[in-house]
Order: sequence, then C-alpha cells, then structure tokens
Amino acid sequence: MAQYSRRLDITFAALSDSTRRGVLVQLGRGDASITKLAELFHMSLTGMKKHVGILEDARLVKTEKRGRVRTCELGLRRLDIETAWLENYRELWDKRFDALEVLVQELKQRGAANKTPNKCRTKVRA
Amino acid sequence: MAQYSRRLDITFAALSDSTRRGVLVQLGRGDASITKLAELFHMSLTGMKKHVGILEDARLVKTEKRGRVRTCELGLRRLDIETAWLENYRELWDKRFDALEVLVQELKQRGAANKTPNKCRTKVRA
DNA sequence: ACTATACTGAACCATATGGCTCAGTATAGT
DNA sequence: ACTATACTGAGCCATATGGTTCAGTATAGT
Repeated sequence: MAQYSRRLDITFAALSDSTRRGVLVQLGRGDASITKLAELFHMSLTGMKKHVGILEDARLVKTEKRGRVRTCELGLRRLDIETAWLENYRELWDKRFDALEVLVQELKQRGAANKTPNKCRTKVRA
Repeated sequence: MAQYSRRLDITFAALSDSTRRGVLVQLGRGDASITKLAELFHMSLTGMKKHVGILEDARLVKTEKRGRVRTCELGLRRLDIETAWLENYRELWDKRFDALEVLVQELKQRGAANKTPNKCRTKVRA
C-alpha cells in the first residue's frame, strides 16, 4: 500500500484542477497540440504547457514533439490505483456507518426499555 | 457535470496528501481527537488541525467539540462523485485505446499488403 | 531568404500549502 | 483555587500553484 503513496499524491494533485481534468477528457476525444488545448481552454500557451507538464509528471498524458508541434495524447495510466483507493475508502466508510447503525439500534433498544438512555444524560450535562 | 467542478477540485486536493488520506483511514477505524491524530501522525497539534480543517472543508470529516476535546469522525460524503469521475475517465480511456487498437490493426493489415506502411516512412525521416 | 507559427524558458505575481512556534483561552481534575 | 490538558489563533517560513508576459529558438511554408 505505502509504496503507492507518492503516486497517489501526484495524481490526485493533478486531478484537483478542473482545467486539467478538462484536458484529459478532451484528449479522450483525440490527440491535440498545446496550441489547440490553450485555445480550447482560453489560456496562454505557456499556461497550458504547465498544466500538460503536471499531467505528464502524473503520467496521465504523453507528449511527443514532431517538427515544431508537440502532440499530446492520453498516457498509459488508467487511474487504477486511484480507483482502488477510492473503492477501499468506500468499503471502509460503509463498514463504519454500518457499525454506527448498530450502535443507534442498541441505543434505541435501551431507550425503549429504560426511558432514560445514556445519550440524553450526556446532552443534559452540557 | 460542470456544477461538481469546484467540489471535485476541493476533494481531490484534500486527497492529494498522504497524511490526510491516512487520517481518513484512521477515522474509519473509529473517532479520534485532534491530539490523538497528531500523535499518531507525529505532527504538531496545529499542523494536524490544519489537515483536519481541509478535510472538513471537503466534508470528508465532521468534528464536534465536547468540553475541551474536539472529536473527529468521518463525514457523510462517500466520495461518490469522485468515484463517478474516475469511472467515467476509465471508460473514456478504454474507448480511446480500443480506437487505437483498431488503428494499429489497420496499419498492420496495410503493412502486410503493402510492405511499406506509413508508420515506417515517418520513422525513417526522423 | 523571409516570414509566420509553435513552442520554450526565464522571470514575475498573488495566493495557497505544509509545516512550525508561541502565546493565548477554556475546561477537567484535585 | 490551582494545575494540567486540549485546543485555537496569529504569524513565520520555504516552497508550490496557477496564471501572466516577454524574449528567445526551431521549423514550415512561400
């Protein structure tokens, strides 16, 4: 698990910008030059180049310079470990809230039997 | 789609730090005070508080102050829209690479029939 | 040869991030 | 009342981010 840490840092950071997410979607539709992307996202060439650089570092985009134009295309990473992390988190979340549900049920039971459940006592103290 | 943009920005940014991902996992195991988290992650109280703040902004963590201790627990968000984005991207990625596969097959076919496929010509030029 | 295009690199700017310390405030326990 | 604990807020620091402009370099097209 731990060895993926740096990779996750970098990819999630790359994904935390809507322009960059947009670029990924755009490249899904087909390859594009930096100029074309810059126009599409209303941004300077240099600005777009930086974004592409970050996506390249995250290996989400691959670029190749042919002649004077640098063509960008989707990289080979399919966000598998990121998806795995999210899946794992959701499982954990479900388990956690199932556990809470059990707790709530217990409290209800106790409340019905007792008429002075723990929960109320602490609330009154505050 | 677009209305989720800011939310995605914030969550992915929150997830782009391994300490914060660790905190989420930890809270999955049970609620914890800021002090406990700070100890667990070998960090100053203030440092941990900032992280928790960022997780709160992303609504991944909920906190409540009882007496002098602030207890942190998992928030209600299950990372659904983030998962959805990733799923969507993977689909797009698959489609894209299926399309490339088709292209490669075409080139192979042409190559077999022709013995001088386009691809090679460009390579030699470089 | 000349000109337009496509990128590249350096430098700047404002703001954010990830950490820290230090000086508080508020509450718990005795 | 006193002391220890748990947090809080301000402020510092170094570095990163998201953008820009401006001055190049390299290549394409005529």
